[in-house]
Amino acid sequence: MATIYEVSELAGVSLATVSRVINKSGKVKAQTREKVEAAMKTLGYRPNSIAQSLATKRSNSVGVLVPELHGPFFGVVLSSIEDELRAEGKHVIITAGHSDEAVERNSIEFLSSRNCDALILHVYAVSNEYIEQLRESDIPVVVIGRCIPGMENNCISIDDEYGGYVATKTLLELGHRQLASITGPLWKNDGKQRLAGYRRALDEYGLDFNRKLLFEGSFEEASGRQGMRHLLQQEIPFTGLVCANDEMAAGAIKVAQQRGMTIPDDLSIIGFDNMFFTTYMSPALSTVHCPIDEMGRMAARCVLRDAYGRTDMDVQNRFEPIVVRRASTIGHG
Amino acid sequence: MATIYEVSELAGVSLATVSRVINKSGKVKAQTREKVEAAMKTLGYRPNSIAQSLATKRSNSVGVLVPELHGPFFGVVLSSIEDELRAEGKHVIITAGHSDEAVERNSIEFLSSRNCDALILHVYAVSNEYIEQLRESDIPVVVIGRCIPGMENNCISIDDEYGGYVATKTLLELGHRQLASITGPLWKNDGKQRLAGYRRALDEYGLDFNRKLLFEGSFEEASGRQGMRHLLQQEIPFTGLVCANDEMAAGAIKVAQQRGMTIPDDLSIIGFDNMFFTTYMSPALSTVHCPIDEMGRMAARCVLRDAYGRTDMDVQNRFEPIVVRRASTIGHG
DNA sequence: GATTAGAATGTAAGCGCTTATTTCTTTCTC
DNA sequence: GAGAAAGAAATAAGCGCTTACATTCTAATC
Repeated sequence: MATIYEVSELAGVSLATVSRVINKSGKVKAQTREKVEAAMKTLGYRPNSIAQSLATKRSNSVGVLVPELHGPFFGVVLSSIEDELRAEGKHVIITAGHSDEAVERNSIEFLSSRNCDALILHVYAVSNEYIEQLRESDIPVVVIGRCIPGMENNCISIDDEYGGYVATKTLLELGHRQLASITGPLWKNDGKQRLAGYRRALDEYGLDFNRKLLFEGSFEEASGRQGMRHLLQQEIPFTGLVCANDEMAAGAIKVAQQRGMTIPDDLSIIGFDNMFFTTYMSPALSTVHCPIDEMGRMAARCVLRDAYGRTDMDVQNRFEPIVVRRASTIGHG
Repeated sequence: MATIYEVSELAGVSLATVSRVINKSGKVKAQTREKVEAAMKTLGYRPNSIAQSLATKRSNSVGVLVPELHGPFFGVVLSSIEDELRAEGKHVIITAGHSDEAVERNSIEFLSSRNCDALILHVYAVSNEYIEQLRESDIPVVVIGRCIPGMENNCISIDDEYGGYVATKTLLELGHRQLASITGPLWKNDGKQRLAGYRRALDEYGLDFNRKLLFEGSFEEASGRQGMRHLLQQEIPFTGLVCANDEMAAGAIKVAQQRGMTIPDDLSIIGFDNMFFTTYMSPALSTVHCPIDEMGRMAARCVLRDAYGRTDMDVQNRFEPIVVRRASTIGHG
């Protein structure tokens, strides 16, 4: 690979001039610029981004940490992040945190030692304090899926409590009065919030919260199946089921159908997230839409603003979930 | 951030010695090593990977180009790639090619200018020649999902023709004789090959290939729906449908069910890929399993071998798809 | 105790670029 | 056409690290 030095020699100018034409910084006569460009072309020159980074102290890379790379969720946030950042010539380094504190910390370490200009974190296990500390250290951080007090402008989140609330309310408005729920892990913030919303809606309708009709799942499909089995075993009738995400709803439906139940006639089910596959299901799943692609995009803009001085970026930090009614829910009574 | 210089000063040794303890290269007395480590600790020193890269001409980053970041497919290959590479301290830079030649080339350019030590490419539009040329240029390349003659050792692929063949044969063995197919885009290699397998199976059973019972889809769910509508419109009876991927199968099932058909009683359907959501469907989709996580892992190992001299890596280049029978297929006649 | 091989450490020259500073050219004014 | 001001290009000092080579220690040998 040719270096800037060879280019300068061939063009008969100094290093500095070549650098100026590369970066379009400073004044350079049209005539010399052409000479330089010609030289670059004949040499097939491309700037060495590592050397640029060392000299400018900017790596033009942003580190992204998500819980998992596979799975339907994170692909879409990554997708919009990459999209937005790539358009500005930045690149994306990805890592997975697996919702485990040690792994999450390790990943963050890894990304910082890679000289990322900024970090986009979607983490579960690591504490707010750790993140605040990280931020104070030096590097711009934006957090997805969590709203840290005092860092509101660097957090992109959705109102999970409200989501749980409207999901539940949807069933209540359809006339259901006996509800069950399969929640996410209650140590995870979103799991907890969605449940809080569920309970608020019940309260609002003056309904008792029956702990027996609650199952704490893991956000995975298998736990949806397990949850459904558990709920049916209680032998307490219920006509509506609120699941804290779509995968668990899929699992729950599977089990219900295996037991000979018809959805939605025997049981109305609503999920959460509005993953792409919800429309592939039979019946198509009613759910709560989360604009995760938009959230990814906003995270990217946050970075552009905080790490690359793009003050013109306007970013929306808080999102509101909305119900999407499909075939898995039906009126009752 | 402290530099190596400050460490050397605090420890009272030279730069070179510090560098030696960082890289565990060369001899250094236990006693001095401890001094240096202590100094690093009190300064919170972490090597600047950019500077290291510049000096060693290794960025320890590998570029990955996939068609899309969202969608169920590429998440899982990325996941295993990241996993494997991360364990070796390498990081992964991702880009999307969107199955468009210009975008794919642009992404490759982007990644090379980022000084990636190697490239993992899952591309559709770019030609074999382009890739060969790239490879000759300098940088190790591994290709996923395509087998380029002369580059077999750097390609990780699956036998799509065979996959199409066994999928079709599965229906034939179940007694179906009137088959239809929704293919992938025929300009894409996998789309073409899967169709070839379909035709071979028909041949083997002495069945005519009826062009009217073929619909060229796009691998997207919508085109599965569209395909199903098209096929039904032909008013030629068929009892089995082979879809070139699971998403289109999902779309096809949706339409069939909307038209009042029962799957599998009225129509047996088989998909391709064995994406996670196929078990969420009702009925669960029969399909052809592709070990894409394994393929990702192998691609990573290829890189470790070719770019980082890990000669101990054994990699499997070619994979064989296998049929997974679930509820969407049933015997006929 | 002089000699010497080997181990341990230090010196300094890069890696390929940016950029503040300096030097050289133009251009313009009167 | 002299002199000032502005514009263009060159010089050189880093950025933080690695590593070939040189130097100095250490300890073993006679």
